[in-house]
Amino acid sequence: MGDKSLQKKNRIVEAAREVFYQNGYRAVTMKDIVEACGISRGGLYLYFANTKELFEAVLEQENQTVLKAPAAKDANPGEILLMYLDEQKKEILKKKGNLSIAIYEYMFENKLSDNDLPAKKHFVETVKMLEQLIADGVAQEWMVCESPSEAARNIVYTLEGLKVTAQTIGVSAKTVDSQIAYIMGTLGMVIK
Amino acid sequence: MGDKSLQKKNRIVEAAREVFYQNGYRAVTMKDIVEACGISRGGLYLYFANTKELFEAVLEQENQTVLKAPAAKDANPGEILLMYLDEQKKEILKKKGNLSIAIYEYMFENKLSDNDLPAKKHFVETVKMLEQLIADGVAQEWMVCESPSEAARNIVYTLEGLKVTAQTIGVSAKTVDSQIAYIMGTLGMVIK
Amino acid sequence: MGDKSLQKKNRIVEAAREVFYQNGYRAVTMKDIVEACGISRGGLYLYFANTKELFEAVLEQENQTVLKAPAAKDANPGEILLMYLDEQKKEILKKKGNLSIAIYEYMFENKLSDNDLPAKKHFVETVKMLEQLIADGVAQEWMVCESPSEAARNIVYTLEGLKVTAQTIGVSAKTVDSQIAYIMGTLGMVIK
Amino acid sequence: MGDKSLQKKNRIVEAAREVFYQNGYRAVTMKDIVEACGISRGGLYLYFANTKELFEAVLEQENQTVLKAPAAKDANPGEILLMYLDEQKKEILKKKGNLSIAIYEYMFENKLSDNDLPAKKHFVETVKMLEQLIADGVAQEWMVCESPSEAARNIVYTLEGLKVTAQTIGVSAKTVDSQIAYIMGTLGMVIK
DNA sequence: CATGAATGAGAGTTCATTCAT
DNA sequence: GATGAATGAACTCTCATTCAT
Repeated sequence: MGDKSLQKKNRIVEAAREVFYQNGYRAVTMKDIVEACGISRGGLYLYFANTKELFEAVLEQENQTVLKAPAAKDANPGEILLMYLDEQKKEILKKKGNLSIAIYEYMFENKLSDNDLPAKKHFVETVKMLEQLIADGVAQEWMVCESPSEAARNIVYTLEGLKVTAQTIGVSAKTVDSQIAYIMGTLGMVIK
Repeated sequence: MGDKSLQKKNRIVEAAREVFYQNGYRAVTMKDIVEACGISRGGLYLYFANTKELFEAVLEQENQTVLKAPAAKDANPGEILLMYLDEQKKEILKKKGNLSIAIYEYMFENKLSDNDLPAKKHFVETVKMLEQLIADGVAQEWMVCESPSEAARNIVYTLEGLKVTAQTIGVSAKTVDSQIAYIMGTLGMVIK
Repeated sequence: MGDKSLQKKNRIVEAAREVFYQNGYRAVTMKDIVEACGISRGGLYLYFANTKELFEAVLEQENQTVLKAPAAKDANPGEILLMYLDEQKKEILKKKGNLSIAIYEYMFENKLSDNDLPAKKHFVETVKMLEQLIADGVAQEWMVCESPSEAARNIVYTLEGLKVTAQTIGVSAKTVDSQIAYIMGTLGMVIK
Repeated sequence: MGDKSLQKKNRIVEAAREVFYQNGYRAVTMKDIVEACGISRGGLYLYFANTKELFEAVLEQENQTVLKAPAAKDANPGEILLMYLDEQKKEILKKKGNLSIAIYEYMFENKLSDNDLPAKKHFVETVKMLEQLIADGVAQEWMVCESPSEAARNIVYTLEGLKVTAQTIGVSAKTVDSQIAYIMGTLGMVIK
């Protein structure tokens, strides 16, 4: 695939992401995408055979941006955790809508077939990262936690819950802040 | 609507629930329901005009079963909380699939229009119930918690996260147990 | 068919007429009629098998009222003609809509099959009646007309044209009056 | 829309006209049209969204042919009028059926919504044209008429009546001829 | 007789997908 | 490669008609 082709593919994915943001996964049709990116009907099929492939391309692009672990060398684990949670806060409150529901729809639909879902990997990696962070925090006596593994999972589940709730019944910035403070509190830390 | 009519309606909702369980909300067509309950095409429309109405009927029936608050008079708040979480565990691990994703799809689709979503009420009531429980637990010195309100919300978000994760990348019974233990732990309680 | 049956049938026809007035012939469904007369679905079928039969019943009832020839014994032909035209004026301007379009739809649909349309008879009789009237008027020297037969037809066609126009692009009372005056004028009469 | 597209659209309208001729307006379904032009179900929707749009396209095409005013420079008003009436005679007697009933159905159905019906314009223009013709005829002493305006309207109503009657109970060529002669007679002219 | 639930045929409409240009 | 017209499968919804009660 040439450079120009790649550019075009990227433009399609860009437009598609918008559409998935607005409408979730299942409600999106190839027609929607075609209209959103001003490409020809047949043209789209040259690059993507169906909305599944398109959504996977969107997810891939997404992960490249999102997965950047919080890295500030001179920060202590507590500060890094807080930075991560603040990043997640933005994700949760994104006005345009985040992809949560769409991802759930996608995963629900492809539950049976794919066993090694990238989402699973993403989940596991996030848990591992947080667990390490908490373990470090405990070791350096910034945090108090008997089970860093469970605490890490709990954070991820809470964030998932927040994301989904934000997309459905809504969540205020204040609520997210309180939850972040609560999470920090359970780890024995206080936000100044 | 006569008694028999009501019975039929119930039978339809029963069949519809199965279909929503299997396929979520958005992917379900009236045709699916028709086939699932062995009724005629037109017959279904006699009772429900579209999948939205059908899904709402399913939710209503669901709420009647689910909303039964945990009530054991001689149990202390900690025990009641544990009972509630065990109930939720069953919900999370339901083999047939629970309605979480379907509900999210439904809410996502109807986000703008309905302001007084029953789901919102359900959310608020659950939080209130848990908050009361925790406040009682603290007052009776069974629990330790500085902010019962945030703790209650945190539980709800965690459970939401678990439900959704269960329906997508999967969650083991052990994981749920650990999370329950963790939650109890953050409230200063230990499961024997 | 008992007396009660007949009453019911009449009530149905009454309701049906309203429906045909509002919607013409072709757009009317059995369901419309059922809803309009608050009878049961099956009940309607006991009396009428389809909208055609219903419409014919309406027409029959209509003809009984409408066909009453203008009869005022001590009036001269010119006065009788004017009375007839005034009667037709009411028909043309009926606010609720008259049956013209419905009748055309009905006749158009049943053009091929029925050869001895009651409408044809009605048309012929009306022409005959007017022709006689004009012939009398000429004989008694109230009117001037070389061809009473053509004049009679012309009146009927004009009235048909007015009825149809009234139901589509609309016709004012003034226009109808002018046309009546014009018709009388062509017969050498002047409306005082 | 390309040239080819336009050609296809025209072919559809052509086929649709046949269908409307045969069946009127209300009885026609998109399926009928699809079958009549050997196009695919979805293909038709590429060009027309419903029978209303289709019918309007037919009318438009029709008007382009029909509206050609009778123009013979060296003819006197009486001759021109006669030419016009002869043209109308053809329209009235068209064996395939003319569109009268269909137009009435269409107008009846869209009575309330559209205020500036093209049909109204057509009506007004025709009246104006005839009125001018008669006024000229009177001025040049070919005709005798006290109220050209009413005479013009009368002609239009009579022709409408004839068209409709032709489509329902039927009208013979002789009848149309007689009516034309009668109309000319009322204007003081005699057909040789 | 009367009811109205139930059926199924058929109309309207949308889209994924193909293919000639 | 790129286009967009064309196809047909699939879905929604409405009604005429029947039939058990």
